[in-house]
Amino acid sequence: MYKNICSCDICNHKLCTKKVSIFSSLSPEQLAKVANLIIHKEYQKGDLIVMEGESMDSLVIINEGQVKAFRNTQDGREQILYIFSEGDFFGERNLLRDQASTYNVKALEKTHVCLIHKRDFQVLVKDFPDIALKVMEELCQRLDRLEHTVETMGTGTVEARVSSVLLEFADKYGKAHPKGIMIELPLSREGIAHYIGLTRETVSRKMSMLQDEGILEMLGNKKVLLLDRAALERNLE
Amino acid sequence: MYKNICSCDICNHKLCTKKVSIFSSLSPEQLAKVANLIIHKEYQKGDLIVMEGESMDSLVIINEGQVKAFRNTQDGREQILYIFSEGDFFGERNLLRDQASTYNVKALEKTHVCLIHKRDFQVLVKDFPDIALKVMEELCQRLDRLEHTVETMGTGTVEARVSSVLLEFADKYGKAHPKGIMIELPLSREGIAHYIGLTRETVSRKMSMLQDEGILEMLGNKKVLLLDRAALERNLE
DNA sequence: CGGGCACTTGATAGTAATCAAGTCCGGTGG
DNA sequence: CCACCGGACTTGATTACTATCAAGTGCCCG
Repeated sequence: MYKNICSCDICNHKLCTKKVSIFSSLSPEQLAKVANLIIHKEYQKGDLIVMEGESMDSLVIINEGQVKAFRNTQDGREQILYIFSEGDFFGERNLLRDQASTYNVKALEKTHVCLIHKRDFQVLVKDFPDIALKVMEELCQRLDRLEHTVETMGTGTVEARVSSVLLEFADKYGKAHPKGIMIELPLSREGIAHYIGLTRETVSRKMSMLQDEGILEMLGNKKVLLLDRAALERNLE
Repeated sequence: MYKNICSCDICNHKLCTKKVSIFSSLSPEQLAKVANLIIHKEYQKGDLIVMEGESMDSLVIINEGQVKAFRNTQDGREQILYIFSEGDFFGERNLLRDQASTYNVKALEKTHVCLIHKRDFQVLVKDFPDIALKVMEELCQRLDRLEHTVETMGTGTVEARVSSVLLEFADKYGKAHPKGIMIELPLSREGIAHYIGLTRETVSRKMSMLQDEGILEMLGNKKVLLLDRAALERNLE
């Protein structure tokens, strides 16, 4: 944790820029210059960071914490599109094109973000074209993930959807553990349901089933110990 | 139709580059230079143009015709991700990143494509950075569409899915008609089903329902006359 | 330790997939 | 031009599964 080293603004700034792949091609001096452009902001769990339809004036980088990007249908249902964590960023599309946000973003926990103003970002992109390539790289990864999601939602069984999201969380948030992979879930059962288009009851039931099959072990509501990763992968088809 | 004007290779080349938004920032002379890099190819209905996992060495631009991009699950189910028509292109992601194709592409009808080789494309992107921005623009549009698809598949009813795809086709392929909008369907019932994650029977039933409600009229299997666009839009939620 | 909220589990109902006939369209050949 | 043939589409009956409705249970935090 950087806080153990130095918690002054300068260090925070620098580390913030280092966490993000889009700046990875910059030299330390250039990074320092970028750091000067950054504004910090903190949100509490449940705070709405951006609202759908709102026009954004900054690129938002997650420095610490987690957020969900989602849309609401008129009848109140929610569809989660992305979960952004430390090092992820959003709002880039609203800066590149001049367009309002197409989704809401809400903090899932206490979250520290770094903001780069539109005009600064556009200058950066011009000065360092590699940044555009990195942004493109990130857009491609999101396309890959969404294509995979569409495939799973279109052709997959409910088991496949639940297995798929658990594997995604295992890769992103999992930590080695003597008995398997320990996963700290970023979402509640209901949140998971809204991520894969199911109801909380169905998610509950399928996870209980996976536990009965010895594939995983639920530790309270927020942790899952994945015992048999291969079995989940077999569920994908 | 350009064929009525001139069908020589030069003209075809030029028109091919003009149809594509990614080259829209180039001057006529620059376009002519690009045209010289282009290789033409023709596919018949049903031909597989690219296979999932195959590594591509070219950007593919549709000059005439239509193709579908799709994935197959192990149990044989198909999920259509994109339908590309005249002026659309694909393969850009495999050139920017060095990665195999993540989907199959098959001609839906006789299709004429223009190819630009990887090395040529990479030089072009370097010489004309605006091309990268245009590609990014296109990636953003695909993200928008996929996000919309995920939302519809996750929270929408079956009526909403069918209505959504019909509206998409109306916008893309619809032509004004005294009684409404005439749509030439790019896909069979089964194709539509694979596009929105349903079975052909369900698509059939829902379309018959829409006809009974006076919202549309089916003219043979390949044409639909949309009589009440607003009603379809109301179905979205 | 207690209260509230999230989660689990159970029963029921609604809906789409599946299975199974038919019907229609479009193309081909006489 | 018409008759025929095959593939795509439609329609119906049944089954399977998940959403919904409804109680409980348990975790977490004050």
